[in-house]
Amino acid sequence: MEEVIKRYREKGLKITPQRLAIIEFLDGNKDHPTAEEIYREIRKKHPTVSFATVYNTIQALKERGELMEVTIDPGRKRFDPNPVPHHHIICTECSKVSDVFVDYSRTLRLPREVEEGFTVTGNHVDFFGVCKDCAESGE
Amino acid sequence: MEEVIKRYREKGLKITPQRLAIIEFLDGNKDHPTAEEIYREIRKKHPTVSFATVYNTIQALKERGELMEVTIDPGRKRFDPNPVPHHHIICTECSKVSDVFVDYSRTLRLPREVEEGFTVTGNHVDFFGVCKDCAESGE
DNA sequence: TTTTAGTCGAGAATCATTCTAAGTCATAAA
DNA sequence: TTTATGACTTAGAATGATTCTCGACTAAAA
Repeated sequence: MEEVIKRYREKGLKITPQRLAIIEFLDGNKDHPTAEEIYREIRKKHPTVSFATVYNTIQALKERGELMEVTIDPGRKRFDPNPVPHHHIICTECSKVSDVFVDYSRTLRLPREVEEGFTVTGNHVDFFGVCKDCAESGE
Repeated sequence: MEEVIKRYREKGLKITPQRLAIIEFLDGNKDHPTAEEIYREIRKKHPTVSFATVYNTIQALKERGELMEVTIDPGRKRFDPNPVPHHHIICTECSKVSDVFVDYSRTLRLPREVEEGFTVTGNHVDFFGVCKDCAESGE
């Protein structure tokens, strides 16, 4: 964890106890939490923390490439601390999101008319499906 | 247009002048408008229309599979009246969204551990890039 | 034409997110 | 170690998108 702190300091981020708690919570987190979920977690250690701090820290981490905004959930933002480009599969029953680590850049060919109108820089795939838990409980 | 009305009636949707204006505006629309953009357009013909009506109609159309919610724009919902499954390419400069009509279902293979945990039902690809207009004006 | 269930409109309510202002603190420099 | 400063924190207000409420209205079936 020490080196994590060092890494953030080098990026010009002041390490406060609140931020440290947020960073620790996010480190390795695969749950794609919302701002409120982060807030609720941090409150356990820092009961006076405010939403502004959570959003400020999210913003700071995003700017430094340490956090991605995931626009899967309509109506609220979710966050993913994994800096490696990857895709998602979402359960249409329970909305659980899992990661898919495959590079489809070469696979995803675009029609010529699109290639001509855009300089393509990236892609992101959302898969939809039903997870094992929901398939079992759903009958 | 008559048959469009008939189609909606058969789906149990009462056709009011406001709804008709919304349906006409959306029919063939490729601009992925927001609720507010729809509202502003409908106001031209029906100056007393309210947001509630726009949102109610959007909801009714979504339930009948005539309108898709596009979760590309963080912070607001966009809508796409094209019922044919397709993908999107988004300009990272001006946020313009264009359609990509390619079926990648066979192309997008998933790792076995994901296949084992989910019953996959669909996919959606977002491409990112810079459109011609922005590339030219941006230098 | 009558009936009635569904729709409309105005504004209030809600929810997520951003902003504000004043006090506080992490950090670099002395 | 102390100090100065700019960045950070907090509570609460503000904003923006969306949803809800409810009395009045009307499309469409009988």
